[in-house]
Amino acid sequence: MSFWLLKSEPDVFSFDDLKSRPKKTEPWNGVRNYQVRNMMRDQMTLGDLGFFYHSSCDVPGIAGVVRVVREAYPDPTQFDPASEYFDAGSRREAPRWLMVDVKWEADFAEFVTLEMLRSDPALADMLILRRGNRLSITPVERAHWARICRLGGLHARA
DNA sequence: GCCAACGTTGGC
DNA sequence: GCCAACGTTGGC
Repeated sequence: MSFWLLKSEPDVFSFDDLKSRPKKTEPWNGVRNYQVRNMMRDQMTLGDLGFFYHSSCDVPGIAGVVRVVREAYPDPTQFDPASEYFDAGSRREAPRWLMVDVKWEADFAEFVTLEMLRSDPALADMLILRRGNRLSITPVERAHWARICRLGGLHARA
């Protein structure tokens, strides 16, 4: 059981978009970074929880919590020439890119802004706050998880 | 295998 | 729109 932070640009796909999906579930496609792929493949397991983070927007921050409901499997967009995520170098018999399915788990009572994260000394060493961090998925320590849940007005969950 | 050039991310 | 950071590419 691990904790994660997943970034998404809300203009492209927001936390509310996830909630409005059938079964409130969506494949996390489009990952095209080997480190992130490896984390999904090797470390993400069914039932893991993640923060849904809005990036590249007016107020970056965490909107709520999602759960991993399907472990890593091939991302079909890599084989679709019409997709912006198409990868001509990936072969069907050896897919290069993977995705997991995530499901809405809980709303925060209060949106936890990046500013709130930065101003909390207990969160100072979070990966997401490190300069130059560009990974779209990062692991979150249990203590950080609990702290952020409290900031969001959500009771800490195991 | 080195490394410069280039592309992307994402906060500001 | 700027720019720091860092991954990827490709020439050698």
